[in-house]
Amino acid sequence: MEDDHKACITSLTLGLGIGGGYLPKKKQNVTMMMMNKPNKPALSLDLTFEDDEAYPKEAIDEEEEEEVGLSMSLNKRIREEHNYSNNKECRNGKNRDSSYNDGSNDDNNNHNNYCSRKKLRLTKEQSALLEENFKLHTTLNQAQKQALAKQLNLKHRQVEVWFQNRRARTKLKQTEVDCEFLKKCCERLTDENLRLKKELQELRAIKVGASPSPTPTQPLYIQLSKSATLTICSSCEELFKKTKQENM
DNA sequence: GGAGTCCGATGGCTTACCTCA
DNA sequence: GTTGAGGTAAGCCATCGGACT
Repeated sequence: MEDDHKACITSLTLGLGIGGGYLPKKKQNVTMMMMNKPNKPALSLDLTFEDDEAYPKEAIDEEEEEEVGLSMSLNKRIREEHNYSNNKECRNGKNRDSSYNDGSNDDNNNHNNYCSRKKLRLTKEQSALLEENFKLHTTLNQAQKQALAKQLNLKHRQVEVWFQNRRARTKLKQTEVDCEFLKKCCERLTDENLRLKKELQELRAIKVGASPSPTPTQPLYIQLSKSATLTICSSCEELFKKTKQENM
């Protein structure tokens, strides 16, 4: 009986592979293996019937939080160590594009003075064209960036940054959508879990009440299969069929 | 005018790729 | 031909901070 019960312990994990950090597509799988980092989902839901102690949730959460906390505090520490101050010093970017802040764009209503961090606001037309291009390609090559920059009367680096931010924010939005979806899944599965538990209890009650009781060697699924109105979920049904075949 | 949000910009980090000894 | 070191480019992430609501 105990074994039969254990066979019914159900756990469900939904994983969402988001936020694993950047890895170029080509080497993604290989690198993951080399780094010994399985593609750990950033968000996972775990539903179990009774065996929750096997996977203490707190342990996982603490691990995740520690990781995030470490990377965040490291960035801050580096910044503090180098005493970065936007007011005190001019940050000219990453020396990738020395022409970035050459001031040649000042007649474009942008007045890009990066030392005082005067913020560029893209015009509606510029934004629209960038959006249009983003729909076609979420990443651009050098030539495309140059061409678009020229077309928009912006710096190549500004187009690059816009695409970078756009990708990041699209990803964030998608994560939120996925998270919402998974929440709903979780709710549905919790309901289903509850329903199945109830059903199991009812079936147990029937079994206890039934006389004569089935032979103890008879597994529960065989006993249950005699129940004419039994409803089971598809995954249980698969398992049920498989086990039945194995026992034939 | 203070709080919240948006978004352009930045520095750090990682990886791929190339060159050269 | 192979290998390891060093340099560079490009992308992502976390964060900042000005502008706007």
